[in-house]
Amino acid sequence: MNIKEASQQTGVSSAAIRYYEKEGLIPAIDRTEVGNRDIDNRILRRIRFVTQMRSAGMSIENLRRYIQLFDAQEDNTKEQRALLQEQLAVMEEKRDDLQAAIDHLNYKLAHFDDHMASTEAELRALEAQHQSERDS
Amino acid sequence: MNIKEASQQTGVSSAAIRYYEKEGLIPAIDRTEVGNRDIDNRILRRIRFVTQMRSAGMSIENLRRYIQLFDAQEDNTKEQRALLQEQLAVMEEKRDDLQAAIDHLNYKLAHFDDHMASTEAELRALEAQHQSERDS
DNA sequence: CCTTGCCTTCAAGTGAACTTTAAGGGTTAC
DNA sequence: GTAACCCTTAAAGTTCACTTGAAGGCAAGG
Repeated sequence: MNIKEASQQTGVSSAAIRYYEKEGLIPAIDRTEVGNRDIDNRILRRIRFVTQMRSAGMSIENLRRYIQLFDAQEDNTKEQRALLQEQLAVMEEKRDDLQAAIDHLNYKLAHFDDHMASTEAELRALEAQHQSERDS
Repeated sequence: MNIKEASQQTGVSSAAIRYYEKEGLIPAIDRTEVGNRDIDNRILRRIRFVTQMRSAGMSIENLRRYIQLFDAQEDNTKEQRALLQEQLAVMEEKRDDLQAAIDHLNYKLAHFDDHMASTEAELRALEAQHQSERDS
């Protein structure tokens, strides 16, 4: 499959696929006899994985470190494990922030039809709610 | 409280606080007689809220739209409700991507001490797992 | 043979979200 | 009075993650 088709299948631009390859986020792609990229399902899966992680907010730099670790043939060291755990902690915090924001929005939507003069009262109520969740 | 103290309390730089005010992400801040910002707890809460949403991946632009809606004194329209729901959908997708990535990492960590030549086998296993979650 | 449409590399450009710099003002401490 | 810190605005600079442009190659169609 050429890069155009890969782009259509993944929703990632051709230029971005080339960029991801250059940055080491996806493996080096095989070439045809004339030098064009020939993309297989393995690469497609990798592109989708990168998209997912990027959408989840992981930086290119951290993603590269993570993927190099994941691809490593050598023995896994304590250092590598620490990197994974560090990434995990960052992502869990992000997820929790996101969940809090989602709660916020859901609360707003639930009370959307009420007349509500006081935005501040709502904010305080939500904060109290999140606080008590954290306390428990 | 002056901007420096607010910066220390929130972990947001003074320049970023000014930027957020200029962009309408936090309300206009009261000034002292000489024109310096005088930041109260209400503003502090707003700064923390912005930080949380930004960390969760919401853009300045969407955050501004959301906050203006939230602060609106006027009647809430269908359009406003639609905006909230749109934001909610974006954030839920982000959260789910994040959760999938966290699962990925946890799987990797759980199998860290195993010898594992095949990274690809892992990727396939995870994808199958997520697929079955989606199917269920 | 030349246009269309794919591809290539490399370099420069872009938009978002800040950060840094410049130029200046007010208040307290020596 | 001048140095040390705080503050102000406006504008320019920086970083990230791409996007766009330039210049060219290969293959099919009219």
